[in-house]
Amino acid sequence: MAYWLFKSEPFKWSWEQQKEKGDTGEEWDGVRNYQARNFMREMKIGDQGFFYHSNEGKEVVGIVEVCAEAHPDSTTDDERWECVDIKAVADVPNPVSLDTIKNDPRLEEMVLVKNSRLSVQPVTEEEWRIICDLGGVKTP
DNA sequence: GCCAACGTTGGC
DNA sequence: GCCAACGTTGGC
Repeated sequence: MAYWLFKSEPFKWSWEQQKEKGDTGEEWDGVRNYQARNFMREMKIGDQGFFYHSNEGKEVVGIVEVCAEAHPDSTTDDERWECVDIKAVADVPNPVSLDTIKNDPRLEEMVLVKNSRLSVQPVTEEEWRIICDLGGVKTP
């Protein structure tokens, strides 16, 4: 099981919109970055991810799950770009802000801190646990 | 709204 | 294959 972080500007695609899609999920399309695409290719069904609001909010607001592995991005004819489908799983009761993450020495190595521009990122199991803890997410 | 950091493009 | 110019992202 791997962990990821999906970043989106709420104006473009928000957590609320993601939740409306329910269990069907929705394509995480529009990614035009090789690094991000490569991470999506590594994803497996059932992988968990954080949903992060950039620009507005700048906080982890939800938990998502990969429900379809990488396939061609339907928003372009360009064969280079692929995407996965993700579905909303749970809210983060206490959204974890970028500020909180930056101020926690245990999280200073996070990609979110070191390479803030990457829109799809890997998250380590330890980082996952810490952020779930900070956010009040109940983990089994 | 500004600007730093990063990625991509294209001329050589 | 290098690097300058340009475009985009995202924090502030």
